[in-house]
Amino acid sequence: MKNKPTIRDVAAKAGVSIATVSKFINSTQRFTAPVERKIQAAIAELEYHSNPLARSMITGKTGSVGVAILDIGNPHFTSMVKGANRIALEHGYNLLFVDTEENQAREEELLGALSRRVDGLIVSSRMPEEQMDRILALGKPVVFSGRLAPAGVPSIGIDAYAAAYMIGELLVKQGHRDIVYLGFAPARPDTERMRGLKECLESYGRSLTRYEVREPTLAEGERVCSSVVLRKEKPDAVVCYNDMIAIGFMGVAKSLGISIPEDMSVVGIDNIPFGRFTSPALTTVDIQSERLGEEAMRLLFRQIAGQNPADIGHQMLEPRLVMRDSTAMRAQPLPLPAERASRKKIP
Amino acid sequence: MKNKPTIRDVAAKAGVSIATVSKFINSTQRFTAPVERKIQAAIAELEYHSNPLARSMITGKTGSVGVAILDIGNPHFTSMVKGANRIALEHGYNLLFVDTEENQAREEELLGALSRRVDGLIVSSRMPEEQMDRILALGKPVVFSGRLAPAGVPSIGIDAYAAAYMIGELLVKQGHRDIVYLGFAPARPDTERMRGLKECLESYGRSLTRYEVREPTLAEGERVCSSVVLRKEKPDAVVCYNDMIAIGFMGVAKSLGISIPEDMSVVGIDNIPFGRFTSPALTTVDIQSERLGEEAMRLLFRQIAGQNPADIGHQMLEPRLVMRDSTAMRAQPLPLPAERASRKKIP
DNA sequence: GGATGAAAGGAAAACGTTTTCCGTATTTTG
DNA sequence: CAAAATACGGAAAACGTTTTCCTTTCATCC
Repeated sequence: MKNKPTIRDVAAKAGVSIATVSKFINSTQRFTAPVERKIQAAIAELEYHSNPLARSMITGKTGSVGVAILDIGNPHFTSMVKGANRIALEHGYNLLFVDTEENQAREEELLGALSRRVDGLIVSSRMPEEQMDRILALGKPVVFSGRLAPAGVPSIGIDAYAAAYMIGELLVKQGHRDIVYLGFAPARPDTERMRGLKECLESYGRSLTRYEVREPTLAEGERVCSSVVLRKEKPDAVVCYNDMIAIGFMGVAKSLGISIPEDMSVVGIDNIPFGRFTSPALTTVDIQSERLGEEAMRLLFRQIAGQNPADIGHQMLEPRLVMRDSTAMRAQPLPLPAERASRKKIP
Repeated sequence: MKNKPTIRDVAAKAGVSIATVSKFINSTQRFTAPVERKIQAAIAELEYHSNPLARSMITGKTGSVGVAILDIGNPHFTSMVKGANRIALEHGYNLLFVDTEENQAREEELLGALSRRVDGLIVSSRMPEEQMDRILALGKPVVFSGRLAPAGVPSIGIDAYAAAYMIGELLVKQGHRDIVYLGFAPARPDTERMRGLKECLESYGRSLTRYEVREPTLAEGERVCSSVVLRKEKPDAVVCYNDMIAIGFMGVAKSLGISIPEDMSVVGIDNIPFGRFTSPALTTVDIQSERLGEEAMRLLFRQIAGQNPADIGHQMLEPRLVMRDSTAMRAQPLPLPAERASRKKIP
């Protein structure tokens, strides 16, 4: 009784061949009523469940998909996984999960091992082009999420440029002049976000200074805060690479006696659920994290179903500004162009 | 070139038998230098990686472990998964992930399917005793997390009674008299938390009223807030089943003109990272979520390594009070016993 | 009512490994 | 130096399925 019943046991008990049982289970052939009844009875009595590993061996399908993310502790990725999981479930697939913990070296090894256990992969992590190629060489369907993939490889992302641009426009409209961007260069969307912000602000003649964060986390937002706040010319507004940084930043800014948004506006990106509950509530840009996971998974299943990856291409989700209370109008009138010219600018 | 190389290809290229290659890979036998060199060369040239499914078939080990949780959107579970993932990785195992999304019906089906793909399971979800038995009947090592398991089955949890009791003591010490507990009955630890709080408060003659929440989420904390705040006698303090509820609660309390902690103290349980960044910062009880995942996984691997489940038993993590700013001393002196007797109490 | 075709069920190969058992070559031992 | 022990390498079975042919049975058609 200890050992799991096999298809052989079922066949014996039902008095048919294992081929018959297999075909019955997969309903790949019709059978006479008595045969069906006997098989069904045997299956029920033995509580037989087919061994998915053995099936995988022959069919080449595993019934699992893998999702590789950077840090499940970041709510953006949490939401993404949640979305991906939902769609996977709908298709009857399991989710294998890789949290690379920002560990580049380990990641490739993990993905390599994983790739044999899954029918496809969603990769949502930083990695150099060449590593992407090696992932593709694994021969499994892949969707890159949160970044553009090489030509012919499906990918899905948010329009990071637009997201940053709309932040820029908000800040300009509110009269901010001296703006700091807390960037995180290793992250893929960082470049586009920086570019969107810069192009927007420059076109209005506003100043942009970049600070660098070592990780996109609460702790780093806290750490970097004092250097930003204590610099000679305190900025009007701080745009953060993501909400985590922004929330950390606001926390210590408050303790440094800075009042947000009166003294300084802060805006994040991601729209994580907790942004509504900080004080002040965080102005941010919604990047549809959960939907990102869903759509990535849909793209993956289209490939698994046989669609040519090259026909799928890149999909782009639209960001949406979420105005809350961490940004406010600057009371002071804009300075004259002459005065502005003397201000430090990024080239 | 399209097809993955098999051990047979390696054997052919190296001019040895497949048995030799297998033994070399698993280093289950020594070989002469030239043979080793040839095999290594062949493996390198073909970029051979052994097929884990085929291996699993014969060894009976899958190299994966499963974790079933209720809602990855809840940071407590996120941390738990993170801890579990780390230990799994250390053992060279993959994590298969089931988010039951509070869906009882689906859960058993999912776990049943999953159980054939993993070497063990961590189950951290509500489920009736009989369903636990069915999970155990799957014949895989199981660790129940966040709750007590049937005798002889390893489990790990936090001392929920103690956690609630220390909240009670804090509130008493701070002079709170009329206390509300926002409970979530379907959750396993709820009973113990309620009991700890009740016994503590009763022993000091304080009043406890229970409100019920429909889900342990931010949204439900928000929803329930008005009924609590607007009741005839506004409570001195609100204890929430978890931090999510507490944060949601504080959000709308503020908008209803309640000032926390001056008008009302609020305390949560879980110590999620964002509790530090609400305003006021949330007083809570740390239940070591990440460590919970780690220890659960360690318990699981002890079983996988062959240790008798009955020798492992139940492990209990100690909670720790985290004092922040959402609780404060009540200014008013305690009322006389005579007055207290007239106040509503839970029997 | 015999030829024709379809339908139902089975035998056996295949999937890619690990592992047991066995034979041979090499070393160690007395 | 012969005998015994050890080290090395291979043949084949096994894991639990699916799938590809076959064979047999049965209904259908003129």
